[in-house]
Amino acid sequence: MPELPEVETIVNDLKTLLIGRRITDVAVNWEGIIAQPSDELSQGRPQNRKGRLCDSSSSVSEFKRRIKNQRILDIRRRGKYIIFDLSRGDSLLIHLRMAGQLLIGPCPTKLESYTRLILHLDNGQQLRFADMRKLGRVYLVEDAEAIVGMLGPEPLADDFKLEDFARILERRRGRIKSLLLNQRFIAGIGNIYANEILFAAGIHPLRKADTLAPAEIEALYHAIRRVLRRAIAERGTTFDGAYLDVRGRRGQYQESLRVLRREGKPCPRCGTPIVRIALGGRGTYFCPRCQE
DNA sequence: CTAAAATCCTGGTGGC
DNA sequence: TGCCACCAGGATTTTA
Repeated sequence: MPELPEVETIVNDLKTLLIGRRITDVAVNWEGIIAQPSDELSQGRPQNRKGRLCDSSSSVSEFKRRIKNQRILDIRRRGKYIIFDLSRGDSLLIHLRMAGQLLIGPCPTKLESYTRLILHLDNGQQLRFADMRKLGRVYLVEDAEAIVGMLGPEPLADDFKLEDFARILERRRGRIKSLLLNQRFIAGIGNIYANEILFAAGIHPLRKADTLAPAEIEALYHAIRRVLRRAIAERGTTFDGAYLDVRGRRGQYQESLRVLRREGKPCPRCGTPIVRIALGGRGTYFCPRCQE
């Protein structure tokens, strides 16, 4: 499941491969991959997805028309979004969600039928967006901030200091794990790294944010940065082949996981069996002795 | 305000 | 062997 470290790895690879390339053509194999302007950002108005059938074809042709012949000026990451800045000043954003994969080069046969979007490039290469579960989306917008503007701070930014973390934590009273998963609170952390970060910090996932002592806030801040940096160095976490980089290679951080999907196995620090609970429908793993 | 459930999705798995 | 419930979880929206 691509989170910050996986998306960072993808973006770094794409940069060396695609910056300066011109998009010569677009193939949309499944129209739902293209986010409608009202899909996100809509303030409360319920959108029925079936209702888009009436105007989806025009949106798709509009999408193709706008993107064709644009050059890729830059590729960057914001939270879990991949942002392509294009030559006419607009941006293409890709969110992989649960199962999305970006691939350059030969397509593994397994992914062929799941390819939802193909960008053809002026050097003959293709960038393919495969997504078995159809949860991923692409956005073509005048200003990327329209999509990523509501995200919380980047945890690895140089100017994201302990004081900044302590400040956004003020007056937050929810459970700390839910907060780490909230992209408006802090950007880029998903279920894998939320579990590992809380273990590294020695904090119980159900702790309320406003009960954290200053020393715990500091431990959490450093755990966030340490775990994410290490995971980037390991090129992300691959479970069941779910995440692969743009060349189809696996990450290595699964070897470093301490609690995730280790229910009943001994805590690597104290030997107590790891406990699994459900929090908001998500698997939540922790050591009942090391995390209080 | 927080929190849980529903929604979108499909492949894999375990029970019967 | 087949059928079914359920799990995996990112993000948003709805409901309590």
